[in-house]
Amino acid sequence: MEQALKIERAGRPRDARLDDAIVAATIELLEERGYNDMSLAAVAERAGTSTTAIYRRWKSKSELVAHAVFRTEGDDVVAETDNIAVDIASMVRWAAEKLARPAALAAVVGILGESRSERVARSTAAAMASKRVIDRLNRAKDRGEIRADVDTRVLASLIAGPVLNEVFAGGAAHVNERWIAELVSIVLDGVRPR
Amino acid sequence: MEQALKIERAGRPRDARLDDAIVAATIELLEERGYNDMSLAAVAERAGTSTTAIYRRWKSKSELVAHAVFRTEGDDVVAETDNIAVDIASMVRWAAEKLARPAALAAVVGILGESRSERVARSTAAAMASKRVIDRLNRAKDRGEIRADVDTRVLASLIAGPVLNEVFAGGAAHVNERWIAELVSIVLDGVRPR
Amino acid sequence: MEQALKIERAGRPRDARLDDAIVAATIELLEERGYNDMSLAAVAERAGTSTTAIYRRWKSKSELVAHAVFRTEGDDVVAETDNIAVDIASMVRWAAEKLARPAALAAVVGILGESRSERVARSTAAAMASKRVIDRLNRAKDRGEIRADVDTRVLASLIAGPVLNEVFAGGAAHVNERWIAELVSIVLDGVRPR
Amino acid sequence: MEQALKIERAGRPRDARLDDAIVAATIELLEERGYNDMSLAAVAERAGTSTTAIYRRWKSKSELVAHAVFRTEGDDVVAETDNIAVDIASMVRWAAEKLARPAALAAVVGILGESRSERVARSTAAAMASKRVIDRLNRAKDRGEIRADVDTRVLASLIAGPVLNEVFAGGAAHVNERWIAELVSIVLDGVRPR
DNA sequence: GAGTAACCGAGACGGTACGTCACGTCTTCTG
DNA sequence: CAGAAGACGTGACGTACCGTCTCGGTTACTC
Repeated sequence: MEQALKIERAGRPRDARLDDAIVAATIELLEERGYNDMSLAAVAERAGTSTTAIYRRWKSKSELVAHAVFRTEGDDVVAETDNIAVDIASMVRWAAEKLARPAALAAVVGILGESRSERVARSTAAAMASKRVIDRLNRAKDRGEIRADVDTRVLASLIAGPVLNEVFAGGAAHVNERWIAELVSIVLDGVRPR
Repeated sequence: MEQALKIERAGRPRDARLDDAIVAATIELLEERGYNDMSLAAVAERAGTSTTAIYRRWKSKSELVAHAVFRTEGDDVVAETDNIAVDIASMVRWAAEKLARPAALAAVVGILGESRSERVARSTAAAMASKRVIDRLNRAKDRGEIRADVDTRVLASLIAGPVLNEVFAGGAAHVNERWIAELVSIVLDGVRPR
Repeated sequence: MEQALKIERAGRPRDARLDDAIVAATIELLEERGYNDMSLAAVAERAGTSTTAIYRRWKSKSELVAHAVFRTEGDDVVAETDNIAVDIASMVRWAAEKLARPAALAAVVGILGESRSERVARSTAAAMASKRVIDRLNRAKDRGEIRADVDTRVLASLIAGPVLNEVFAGGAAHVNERWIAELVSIVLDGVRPR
Repeated sequence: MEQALKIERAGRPRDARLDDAIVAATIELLEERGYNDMSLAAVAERAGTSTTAIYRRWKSKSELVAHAVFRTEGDDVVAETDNIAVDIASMVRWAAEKLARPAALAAVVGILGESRSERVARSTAAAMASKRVIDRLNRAKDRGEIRADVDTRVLASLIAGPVLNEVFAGGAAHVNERWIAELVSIVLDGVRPR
């Protein structure tokens, strides 16, 4: 659909390589310097382009960062199996991969540092991701893999929450397979039918 | 110790009311505008003072914010009982009270936005808080209230983590007693001896 | 000569109406906003065309402005009579008509704002116009209408100069027939044979 | 009067040497590069200061330039004698000194390039200077040195106008004593009583 | 009547300057 | 010595314009 519109677009087309170069430079600099010390001028220089080209694509620094770090919207389709243990583990793993990078932390700083109204708009994305997780948990509940009296909203916050906690405490390093296994084990024991 | 020095300090003493006015203005503006859009000039104006007075007390904006939001360092002595269910609930409640305010979110932005070295220094505070939680959980494990094979570090992240998750998703509003009770119930089921 | 080349030019011919529309829009915007605040994008929009079409015709903004305001190069053939009083009056009148428009002032800004080398190139046009004036004055001197010891270069600057002065002082409004007559009267009294 | 107010001013006083350094750098760069190619960043660098310090003193680039080039408001008190020939010559000389510098031309570009409303405000300064000239001419007329039927407004434009003309034609070089003498001679012949 | 060359519009591109803002430091006067 | 006022340098932000370019599409002359 958007594709159809693009075909009819007039004017010089955007240089697609610039998009990639800008995003790559953004992530690099985010990891090297952190959010506040990353200037768009530096991003432009490293990407071999100009700040103008950046502002043509994103409205602000925080929007660029949010897109660069969390843009991969299609890849969150973690395989859904019939085994809730496997599913929860893979969701935790997915959250860990998303968040346990220095750039992710920097991106959160950018998003949360915005004025309230913009922030609310952006956080709907997080809300939607959360909704998908809850839906899946509900289906597992329907299948009887999860106890009927469990509030799946609370359960959902037990999946991403611990990862967030480690990231903010500065110890994302030890979020490894063992850590994930231990987490999943506790959570499953807490929700599986008795 | 610092108290002792203050007694013998020469010259005009600091106006103690300014401390409170500055902290109050900081929290207000943090909630109204977010971290980035809160300027120290605005804080000074609302507090009826000048930026000079602020910088005499705190080294930087992020330090002021960190102090204003998390300064209450003594009050975290949550009563320790013999009942781990009660203890975990009160720890979750404590985390929720600490974090489920708009200003807390803004403070995190300020701390995480700092350059890496400063951030590390400050996060030791969080680490220490975390250590106290883990110690308590270990004592409960020793008493047999928690299964012997549970990693208390992971368990600790199940206490503050979910709260963090709700805060960042923007929905700190529904972190109420029912939510906390549900959370504690799941976690306890997951860690209590079989 | 250029005309001859045009006849043999292949491809789609230029839309002659665009030339006029661009020039008209340029003058309008020059008068409304001044040189610096007139953007070529605005000119293009008002002329119902694009900046591309403008740059196909003129090399730069200042060149467009110079052409739009002073392009009428053929019309300066002020009738030369045997009466220097009439001639000087008509030259002053011509200068006034050329310069006493808001757009003329803006055009001067454009030309003088150019870097030195470009400016020199363009000012030869002014020099040539000046030369024609001086030649005419010299002929009047030869005929005895002007005192033999008058430096016609200085006299020439007494014709356009006062008009320029009024324009820059912002009071081009009162450069009317009475003003011109008074000016010519003084100058003639100063140069006619005693 | 303004002096009195200054005495009561609180805060760190402005560094007066910066004013001079900025003005000097402005004039230098104006002569080297012209108005458009002179950036405030370059001015700041050469003056050993920052653009912020410049904007604290002047509202815009054109205002800085206008002040730097034409600020010397007190020095225009050309000695008034009883001899109108001497006075006119000295006024022409004064105009020539003011205008026949590369920086003056650049300053005119800046002032005239502004949007109309700002320009009008500034040109009142020129109008006032003009008024002083006319007043003096009127006094000479009262003394009988100038013919009673001469319009002194037109006469005034015969003093600065020719200088302007030479400057814009690019030939300010030959505005020397001989040129001035010749100009004054013609003008005087045109206005002195018969 | 098919080719071709130059036009047209839209709009992206690099570059550069502008003017604003905040931070954290400093300098001065006043209490 | 604290406080208020306000200057200072640094450095980023986001906007605007210039002049160039690339694209799809159009129009006229030429073969």
